[in-house]
Amino acid sequence: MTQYQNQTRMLAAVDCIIFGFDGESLKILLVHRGIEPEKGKWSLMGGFVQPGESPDHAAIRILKTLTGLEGVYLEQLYTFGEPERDPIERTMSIAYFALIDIHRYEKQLSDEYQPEWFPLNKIPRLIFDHNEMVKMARAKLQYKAALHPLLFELLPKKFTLPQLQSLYESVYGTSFDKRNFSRKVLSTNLLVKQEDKYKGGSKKGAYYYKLNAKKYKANFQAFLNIIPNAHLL
Amino acid sequence: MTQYQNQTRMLAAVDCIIFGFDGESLKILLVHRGIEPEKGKWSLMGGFVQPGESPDHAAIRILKTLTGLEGVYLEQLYTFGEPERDPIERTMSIAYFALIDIHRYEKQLSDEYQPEWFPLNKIPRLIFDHNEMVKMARAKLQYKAALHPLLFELLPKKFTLPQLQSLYESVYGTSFDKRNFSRKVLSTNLLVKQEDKYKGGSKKGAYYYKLNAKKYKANFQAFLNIIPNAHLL
DNA sequence: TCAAAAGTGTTATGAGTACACCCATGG
DNA sequence: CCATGGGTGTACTCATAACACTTTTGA
Repeated sequence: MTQYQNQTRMLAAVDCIIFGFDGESLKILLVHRGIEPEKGKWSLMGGFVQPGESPDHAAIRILKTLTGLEGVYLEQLYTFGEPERDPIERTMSIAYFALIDIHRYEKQLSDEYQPEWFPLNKIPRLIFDHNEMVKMARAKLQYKAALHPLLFELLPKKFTLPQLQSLYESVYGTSFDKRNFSRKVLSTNLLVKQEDKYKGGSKKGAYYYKLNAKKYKANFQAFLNIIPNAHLL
Repeated sequence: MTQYQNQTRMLAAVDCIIFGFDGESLKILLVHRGIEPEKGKWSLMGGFVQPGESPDHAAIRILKTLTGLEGVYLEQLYTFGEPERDPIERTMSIAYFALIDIHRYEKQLSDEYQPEWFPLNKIPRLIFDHNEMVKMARAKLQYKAALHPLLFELLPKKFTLPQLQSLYESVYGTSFDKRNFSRKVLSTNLLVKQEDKYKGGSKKGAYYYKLNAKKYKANFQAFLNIIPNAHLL
């Protein structure tokens, strides 16, 4: 026996919701779709899963193609499989979300797709069910970042507390008390204060911090409570 | 254009991790696989996604076939797509986990598969990557039940606080202080005390409770904190 | 009357939250 | 010297967690 009989084969695609933070707002990276149908319309970056390739590998490959980045945070989000979601042919899409340091992103790599960053409140109409994917990715990011130290993946290796707070405020669309915020963040002992300061944001300058990589990996599963009133989300 | 060219089509399956609680321990329902390869070996209940059917619908259909139950709690868990996971032919499996009231389960429906309930610490060797699926389902159940009022789905409509506590203790493999447990559970206002008692567990009898269905639906997203020290999980 | 499970209250500790002033510096 | 953003401490409230005795009733 070499095959299962009388079953339907279908395509498997991967689509990536790529988050970045530029210091102002949380953004996602969209591309112009390269193939028909809907060629040229705004779309998530995606591609078909290849023979011999797992969905995880496909997501890593696609991310590398578009951004030039490897080793970034990548997590399977959800599999979208409505029969008519792609009008051409039945296609399952396994959606992944990625968190990248936007400053490491290499625009020149991906001229083919004319990618652009869009703030989350200005996402255009996307093809197929991609808007739904974005919505779900955002909800999951909010959910997960309230419990785990996830958002560091969006920042450079050295960052300041005001930058970190501004990132959390972007993700949750509110503002936090900076005294409580810094106390909570520092109480995790995940951050190591550096000697030098970032002077771009103010005259006084703000101390840089780095992640304590060991504790970060060990404590990733630990529940945090950075977000006040997370139960009201 | 009616097809995408030069791409690999593959099979899409759904596998269900079905949890039940019999008052003693948390169990999952396994079947004897009905087709080659590995026919007769222990397996999760599953099947191929049919044309015109979404993965969600496939999961609902499969669950109905095996248990006779409809309207049960069902959630997409993860998509497993390693190229060699099924030796016969490339198959993506979209895993779902289900929570059912084990007493509503109708054994006679499913003689074909000779299903059996296995406690989680006695899961046999399963086909393909199904052991990994079970492990992930269990972790997700623990994770999610610490934050959301999920485990009620495993109990009958009327249940007692000792039953509920025993369920939580099974899921987390520890014991809780019953005073703190009942205070926390009741403080959610999700439970409505009934007039009658369940006399099976003791001479004194324990009051039945029912879920307040409205609040349950409205508050499902609300974070609970039933599990002491959930951050240490 | 006794064994076995159900039910209930208090206290101490720690976490969360609200809130306001001083500091450093470049212009 | 002053405007701007960075950095810090305190007090109150509430949730958590530890802990033990009384109640009920069938056998």
